[in-house]
This record gives sequence, C-alpha cells and structure tokens, in this order.
Amino acid sequence: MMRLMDTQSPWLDDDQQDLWQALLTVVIALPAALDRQLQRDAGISNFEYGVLAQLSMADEATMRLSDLARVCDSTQPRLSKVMDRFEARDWVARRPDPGDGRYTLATLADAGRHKLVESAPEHVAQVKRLVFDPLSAAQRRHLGAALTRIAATVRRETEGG
Amino acid sequence: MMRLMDTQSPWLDDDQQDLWQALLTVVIALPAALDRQLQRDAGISNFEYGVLAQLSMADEATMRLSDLARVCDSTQPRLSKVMDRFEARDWVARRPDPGDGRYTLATLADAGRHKLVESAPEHVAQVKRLVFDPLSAAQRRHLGAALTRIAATVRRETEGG
DNA sequence: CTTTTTCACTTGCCTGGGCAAGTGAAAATA
DNA sequence: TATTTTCACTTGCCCAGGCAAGTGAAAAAG
Repeated sequence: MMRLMDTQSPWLDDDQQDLWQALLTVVIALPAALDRQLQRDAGISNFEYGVLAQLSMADEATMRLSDLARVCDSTQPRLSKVMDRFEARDWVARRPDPGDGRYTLATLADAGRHKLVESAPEHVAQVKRLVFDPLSAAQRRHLGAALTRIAATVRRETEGG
Repeated sequence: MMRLMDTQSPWLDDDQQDLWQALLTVVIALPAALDRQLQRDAGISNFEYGVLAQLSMADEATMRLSDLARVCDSTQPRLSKVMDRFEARDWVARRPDPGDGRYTLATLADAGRHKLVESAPEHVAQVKRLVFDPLSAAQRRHLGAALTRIAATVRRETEGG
C-alpha cells in the first residue's frame, strides 16, 4: 500500500522504495553515529568537526563566515552560534573583513587546529568503517558519481529557494 | 592539507575526500530540503512523515512502538514525543499490547492516514526531483546497492553499540 | 509467593538549531 | 551630501531531540 507501480504515478516503485529507504537510513542514522563517536571521543559534533576541517583547508586558515556557511551547508545563524562557542574556547578568532566591514573573517587558532588534529584519526577511522569498508572499489566510484549529482541538485534547491 | 595520499594512512585520499564531501552535503542538506518542503506544504517534518508512512504500511496499520522506532531509525524518547503530538491531533491511537503489557501498540487513525495521503504527492515529487531525476537508471541501481550496504553497516553500529 | 531483575516506555532537564527581527556597514538613489 | 536600500551577521524566542532518571509490567530468582 502507499505505492502503485505505474511509472507515471506520483508514487515510488519497489526499487525506488528500497533505494529511498536505504537513503533515509543513511541520512538519519549515519550523522547520529558520527555524532556519537565524536561526542564521546572529542566532545564535539560532526557538524562542528566539519567547520574546523573546512577552516583548516582554507588559505591562511581564514574564511568569510558566509563562505564557510556555504561549504558547511549551514545557515548563518547556526554557524554564528557555533563560532560563539569556538571563540569562547579560543578555537577561532573573528574580525571584520578589512576590505568590506560587512563581512566577518574567521581564522582557525592554534587550539582549534590542535583539537582538529587530535580528533581526526578516530573520526576518519569511523568514516572508513561505516562508509568505505562496506564497498568495493567500483561501488565507491559509482556512489561518488551518484552522490555528486544529488548533492549538486540539493545545493541548487537550497540556494535557489 | 589534512590529507595524505598513503592508502594506509589514517586520512582519506582525494577520491575518498570528494565522495565524503558529497555524502556530507547529502546527509545535511537533503533532510533540510525535505523538511522545508513538508513544513511549508503540510506542517510536518520529514521524520514525522516517515513515522506516518511506516505505520501505514504495517499490518492493520498497527505496530509496537519499539518496532516502529527501529524502522524509523529513531530513539524511543524521540518517537514517544512524536506520538504525543500525533495523539493530540488524533492521527494515531496508543494502547497497551494485550499480549504483553510492557509493549504499546500504535495504530494509524483515519485523520493520520488522511494527512499522509494528502501530503504524499508533493513530498514524493520532491524526492523524485532531488534524488531520482539527477540519476540514470544504471546510477540508481548502483546507488541503491551501495546505500543498502552502508545502511546495514550503520544499523549494526547503532544497534550493537 | 515474595523479591529482584529485566524490560518497554515516558518524563525532565538541557542544548542545538530554525526563523524572524534587529544591528551595523556599504552601496544605490536622490 | 542625505536618504534609502541592500547586505552580512547577530540576537531572541521557540521547539525538537538527546540523555538520564523514573514508572509500571513481566520474567527470574529465592
């Protein structure tokens, strides 16, 4: 029930239903599993880890908050509050962009980089165990290609409104 | 930086990094996009939609809460609070399992089924647009296979502790 | 039969995050 | 130059969800 087979119908067919269920499990349970590991071992969330990692990869470990929000798939208020916490622990520093006072530049501080380097190995191991180990090399390639397309579509949806 | 190429290293190589970034975007931005659509059009979250859908597919539209929590990848407190809201709107009814008073049976009520049927078309259309339309038939098969493996691994992680 | 343990579920407390309104800076308009 | 609009970011209010403690029922132990 709740699904008809006609390909033109508004419903999903059986194969689509299976894919969709698997994707739902992944988008719900995978972040939860990553959060549990990082919270237990490092006291930070998966999202916070991502913010530190993105900053660390930027030139001079510095980015505008709006750019950082975009690459982290974050809203501005959410990132703003994460930066409040990070600044309180001296993991990052904020300052107005000298070129345009509307922007704010965030720079990863030593303590923040240390936190990232310290928590990375266990986190990466968890990612490998949950995502890469179950797949063959070919499956990884296919998965990467498919996810890249979906990610691009979702990003357009998010930004375009 | 933050990534070395050695396959034995604790880091991800470039291809893995790309896959991982795409997966992060999907697990973060896809639920957000689904939530926005459902919240706007139906006033419910993606998770709440999933609860209604799972119940609707069960025999007699009735399930034990613990089973429902499992198929929805939910904790028990989270599901318990969703059921509070649903019961307040007469979308579901809860009663003790006659066979074992520790379990609670949840049954989808008419109003709940109506809500599901009413909100399904736009939601399914959104899923098709964001997930299926960007992919070829072959990519869908490959994606389904890969996600099924990852989902199984994550479920084991979640249940096994 | 009584007591203890093990369940399934719920409740309370606290934090994270969404949205909408507020602030301050730069650009556009007059 | 003065005013308005646009932009990047922050703040306040509210609600969802995680965790740990609490409740009530069934099984196990005595």
